[in-house]
Amino acid sequence: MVNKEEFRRKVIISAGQIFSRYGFKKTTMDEIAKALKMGKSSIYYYFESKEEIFEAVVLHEANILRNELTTAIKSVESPIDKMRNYVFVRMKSFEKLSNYYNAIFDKNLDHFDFIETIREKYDREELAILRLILYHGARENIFNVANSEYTALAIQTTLKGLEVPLFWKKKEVNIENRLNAILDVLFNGIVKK
Amino acid sequence: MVNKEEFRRKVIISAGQIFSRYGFKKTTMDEIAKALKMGKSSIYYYFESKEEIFEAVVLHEANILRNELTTAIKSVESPIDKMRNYVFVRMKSFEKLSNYYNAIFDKNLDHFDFIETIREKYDREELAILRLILYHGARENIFNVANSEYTALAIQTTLKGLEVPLFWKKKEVNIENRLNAILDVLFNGIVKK
DNA sequence: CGAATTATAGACCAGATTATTCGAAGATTT
DNA sequence: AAATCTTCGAATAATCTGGTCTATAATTCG
Repeated sequence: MVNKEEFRRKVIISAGQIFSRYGFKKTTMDEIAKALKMGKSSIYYYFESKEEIFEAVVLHEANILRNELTTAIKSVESPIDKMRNYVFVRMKSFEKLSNYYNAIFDKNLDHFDFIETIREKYDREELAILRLILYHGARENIFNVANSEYTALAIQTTLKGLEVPLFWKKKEVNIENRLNAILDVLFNGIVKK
Repeated sequence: MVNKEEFRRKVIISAGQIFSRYGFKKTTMDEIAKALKMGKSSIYYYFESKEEIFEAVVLHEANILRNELTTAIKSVESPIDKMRNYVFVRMKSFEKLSNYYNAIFDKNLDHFDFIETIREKYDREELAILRLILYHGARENIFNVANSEYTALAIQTTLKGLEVPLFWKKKEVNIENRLNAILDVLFNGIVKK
């Protein structure tokens, strides 16, 4: 292998697919190795443990999400569309990611501190983005926001509420519809009449 | 429990969801039990073994598929639509079922004779349905079929060819598009000009 | 009621699975 | 050809898991 980093990337991509499908516990090192057409033990030359791979995967996925979100809000002009895009992309991605979480809550596995770290960092980033969208909306006289910080927090709380049914993975939840309803309420309470 | 059969049904439904998600091997008795909010050992009061549950699930799912298929072709009049509906429902269902198969090919597990039995019976049924659609199409002067038996076989072979990528579970396959292409070829080679 | 039965679940077990280690041996570089 | 990098098969210790057994709760029924 010319480049060690390059190979790590391959492992992360490949393992990521398997983790997202089966979760942490049900994914075996053998499967990851087979997917890479390698001997199981070879992987330990690049990663310390299964957990380290998982950590790298989650980190990687979080970065992808961040990129998707910024692209989504850059792709449109109006604050309303920005907000709508942001919320939609966020929830769609989360649906994909929910397997990882599901994986973590699997049993004991409390010792995944890094997840909490990522989560906190991500929460702060999200708040900043939401505030920015709100701020610009207010600037352009489209939103009517008294305090962008608290409003952003309120929106974030709502989105987290929507995540819950994804955790418990009840297939019947129609996220799309609920999202639209929430956006509707949000805008009609926020848009200047 | 008032009715033993009733409870077996519940197990089949619940276990079916888990099997279809994780496959035979990755699904544990504990999970099935938890999903039913029961102790693992209680399930053995109703089923001999994990395999017996799996067998019941596959059987149950096969029946559902049969029903969906007959409904799908009854819901439309023209032979072309019947054929199109049949093919679509079949492939869509198969996508869902592919996990079961995937489960079986997992490793050794050759001893699932009953799968082969179901498969053979199902193949015969499918051929009969295809022949009927073709026959009626020819009757109504919409299809131009020399020998409905061989034509039905040809169609069945094509559909099986489409199943293969589902087995190897390459997410990128766009079954929908390939199906449309195949149907297009099929009809334009079959419909009277 | 109370004996017979139907259900349920916890403790347990033997065998299978699995993450991880280690040393030996291919490759590749120097 | 020595030194280093990379791969892997075999071995292992810990954990998991399908299945059993027994005690006991719930229900039926005489």
